[in-house]
Amino acid sequence: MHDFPDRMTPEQARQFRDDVLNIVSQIPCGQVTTYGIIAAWAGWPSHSRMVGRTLRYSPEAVSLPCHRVVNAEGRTAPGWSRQRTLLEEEGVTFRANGHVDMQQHLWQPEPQQ
DNA sequence: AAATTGACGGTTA
DNA sequence: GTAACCGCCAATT
Repeated sequence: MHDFPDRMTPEQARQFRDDVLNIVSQIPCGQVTTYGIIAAWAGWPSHSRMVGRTLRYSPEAVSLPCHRVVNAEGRTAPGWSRQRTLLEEEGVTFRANGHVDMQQHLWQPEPQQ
C-alpha cells in the first residue's frame, strides 16, 4: 500500500493547531503536561516539535497556560526563564536538577474531561 | 532541491 | 549529571 508518510494538509494543520490550543487550555493549575502527550492526544504522535512551534508562534497561546507545557524530562522551554517562576507561583515543585517533579505534577488528558 | 533549524523524544556511553 | 547521536517533521534558508 502507499507507505509514504502523509503530509499534513492545510485542513489537518488547522485542526492540529486548534486541538493543541484546546488541550493546553485544559491543563489544571499546578500541573504540567508534555509536548509529546499533547501531540499524541491531538492525533499526531511524533509531532511533538510541531506542538512547540504552535505554542511559540500562535498569538492565541499567550492567553493560555502554555507555561504548563514542558518537555518529557520536565525541562522548561529554552530562553524562557519566567516559565519556572510562573509554575512555582502555582505550587509546581522542581527537583535539584532544575526540572519539574513530573511524578508530582504530570497531567494527562482523560477521555471523560 | 538540499541543508539547516527548532518551546521534542529516546537511547547509549 | 553531561554529551553525542538518531529519529522525527514543518518551516526556513
